[in-house]
Amino acid sequence: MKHSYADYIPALKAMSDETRLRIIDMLSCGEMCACEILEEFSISQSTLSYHMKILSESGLVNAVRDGAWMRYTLNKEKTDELKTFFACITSDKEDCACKTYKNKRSSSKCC
Amino acid sequence: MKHSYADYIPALKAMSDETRLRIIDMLSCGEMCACEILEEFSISQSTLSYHMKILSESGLVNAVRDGAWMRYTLNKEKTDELKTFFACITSDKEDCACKTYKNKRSSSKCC
DNA sequence: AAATCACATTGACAACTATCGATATGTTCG
DNA sequence: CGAACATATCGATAGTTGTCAATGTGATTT
Repeated sequence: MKHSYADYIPALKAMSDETRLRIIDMLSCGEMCACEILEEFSISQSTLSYHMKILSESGLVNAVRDGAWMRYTLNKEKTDELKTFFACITSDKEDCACKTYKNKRSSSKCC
Repeated sequence: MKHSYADYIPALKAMSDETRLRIIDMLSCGEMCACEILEEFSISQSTLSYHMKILSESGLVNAVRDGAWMRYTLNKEKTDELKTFFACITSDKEDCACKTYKNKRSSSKCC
């Protein structure tokens, strides 16, 4: 399975911020709306909106408008995809790019 | 198991860059030295050194000096830890902070 | 000891990020 | 319709990031 590293960068960037990580955790048990999330932080409403946009655009979080509210849920497909990707790049595998380096290495000494 | 979100930020930040993601993938099949890694990129030596420092300090990568060379390997303990953390914050769980929000919600309407 | 090789550090800089207050947009309710 | 509420966008700003060339440091070789 071919994956492009760049495809995962937005989700990984989205996860590399403590506020957003906490939001992901909050959403792991179910749906929450923006104002509920906001209550748990001491950040401004505009800042939360900024973070929610990053989370939505990364695909990690589904955003659905419900009247005046926004309802957020975790996108399990995306988190599973990310899990798979992470498992893939951190484990030895047959079709891995690094096999090329290994072959190179076996035929010539390091550096 | 209590986890502090902040503990995982350095590793997640380290992973949210395409160059570093490729390096992690390269190391997933085994050890490589800096000059070998450098060959696969069109970046300067100082830039690679900068990235390797971020990867080492995040704990994702072990750096060992071997004479004039630096030998890098993936830290499987750390990647496993990150896998566990990721699984944890993306799945429903008993001791989760979001249970609090749920309780709040069930006793009062949203917002 | 001097030259060379492998890697790290520094200083500079452009690009990006997180944050806020202010303001705009869209929704609901009286 | 107009007020109040929920969220988004804008402009400003301080801090962070990725990059390079130049230089420093430590190891190896001659």
